[in-house]
Amino acid sequence: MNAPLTMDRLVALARNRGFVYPGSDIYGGLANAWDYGPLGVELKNRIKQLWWQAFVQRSRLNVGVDCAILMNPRVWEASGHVSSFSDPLIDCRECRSRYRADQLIGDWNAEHDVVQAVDGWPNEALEAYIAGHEIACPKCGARDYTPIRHFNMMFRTYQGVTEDSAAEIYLRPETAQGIFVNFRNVQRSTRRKLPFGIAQIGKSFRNEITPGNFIFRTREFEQMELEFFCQPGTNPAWFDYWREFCYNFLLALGLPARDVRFRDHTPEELSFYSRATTDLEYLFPFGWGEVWGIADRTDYDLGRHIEHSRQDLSYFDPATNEKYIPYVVEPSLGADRAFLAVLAAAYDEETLADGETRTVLRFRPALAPVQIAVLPLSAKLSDEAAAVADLLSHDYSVEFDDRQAIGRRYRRQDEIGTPWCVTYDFDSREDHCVTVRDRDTMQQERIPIADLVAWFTGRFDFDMPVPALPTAAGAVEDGE
RNA sequence: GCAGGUGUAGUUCAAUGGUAGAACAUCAGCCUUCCAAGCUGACCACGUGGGUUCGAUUCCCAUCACCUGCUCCA
Repeated sequence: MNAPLTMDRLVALARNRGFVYPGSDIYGGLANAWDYGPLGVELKNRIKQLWWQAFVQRSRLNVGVDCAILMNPRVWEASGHVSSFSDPLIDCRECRSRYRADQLIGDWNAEHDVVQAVDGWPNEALEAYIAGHEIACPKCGARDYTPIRHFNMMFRTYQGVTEDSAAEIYLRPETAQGIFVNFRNVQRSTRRKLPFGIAQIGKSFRNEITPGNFIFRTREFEQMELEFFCQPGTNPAWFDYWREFCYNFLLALGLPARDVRFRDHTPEELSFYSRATTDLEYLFPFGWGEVWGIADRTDYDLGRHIEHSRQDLSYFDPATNEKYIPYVVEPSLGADRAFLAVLAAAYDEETLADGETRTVLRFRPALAPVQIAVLPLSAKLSDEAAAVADLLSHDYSVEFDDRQAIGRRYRRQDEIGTPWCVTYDFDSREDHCVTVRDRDTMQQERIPIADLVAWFTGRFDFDMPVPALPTAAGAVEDGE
């Protein structure tokens, strides 16, 4: 192997080849905003399609929705985002360090063996506590703080023409709530019995204090979420099921098993609503980072919406004649993070026999933005080669390129991860065959043009092992 | 938001108080015809705004943007 991949090189390749550009580029950019280019949108779309295929089309358990980004602000009160999706920030006037007030107190308490939870305290109480206990700045020792300011991570905007608080609404910070508020609609209109899931792909917005690492953490991002509703008590079995399902999906995307790991949240770091959470992490060039969060949310979300909307969102189970609030298992994946992981995993710099290095993106064929490149050996063969490209472009995304030397064109295709190059040469006129070059081995195979379509059939398929359905506790209804 | 750093072709780097040069890349032509070949040519840059100066890409100030770190990450 060569030197480890750095983010710099990955970003450079992404820009250079048209996967991802800096947002608002000609105006000097906008921090941490990125635009997907021609190849990037293909790759991202394929990831999303494969996810949809695995979680919705091929699954008898799940259905899909596509909900509005703008929602009634009461949704975010119910979900807890208005009150707890914000942090009480406090600055030391002396050394200008910034802290979360509750953490500052928590650390001080731990150090002085004081047991005192301050979660949910109002600002005044936090400020009073800090002042009363003479908690000093851990960095410089000063006790001169600014007042607490709240930083809510939801983007705010106004609906309608007046900018008063009555018209203030939020851009959704997660796609999940659109699913929860539609639980009853979907359950009724599709006549679903539990267990079943509702999937959604869509943009979410969070005003992160510290975005960074290319497209890993941005303020606008795309989520692929499943909310899986099940009978209370069956949730641990379903949690395990989706855990394994998601892991299999990541490996099927081409992430090597050695670079993927589970990380269970410790009790302290668990969100207040969650019984258990596991992250699936990938070893990015900058270190391990969360790609997928799988959370057992119990009945928290539906319960909150029942409380706030005063609508009955409980489920009547005809099998047991019981009425209950479904429990929810939520596997939630970042599309942009999946994209970054796939790109990083595919990136390879290979040293050839002649000492030259070759940059190759070793995408799984099902993910490759360009599936087949058709290249005439010489520009004199362009017309005949173009006919071959037309033949294939009916079924595949094909790039035709007749410029410059053939070797250079192969390398260009390697660098964007095209799995196969079809080359029309001077013999092709006589024998009506072309060569098919394999991206990874660089080996060529001579194939009759008439057999080309058949030769490619099945080579772009996507397969992943699906775990056995949980059988415990009557978890699965068969024969849907 | 704070601290530090950086701004010159698409990229990586030069030089200079008298408005910039190369390599690679890109494009075109010739040649070649299976793995980034060669030759010729073309295109393309001093982030923005002030100040000092006869003259600023160069010095000063401001601003903007980006990078790194910290706080944060449902």
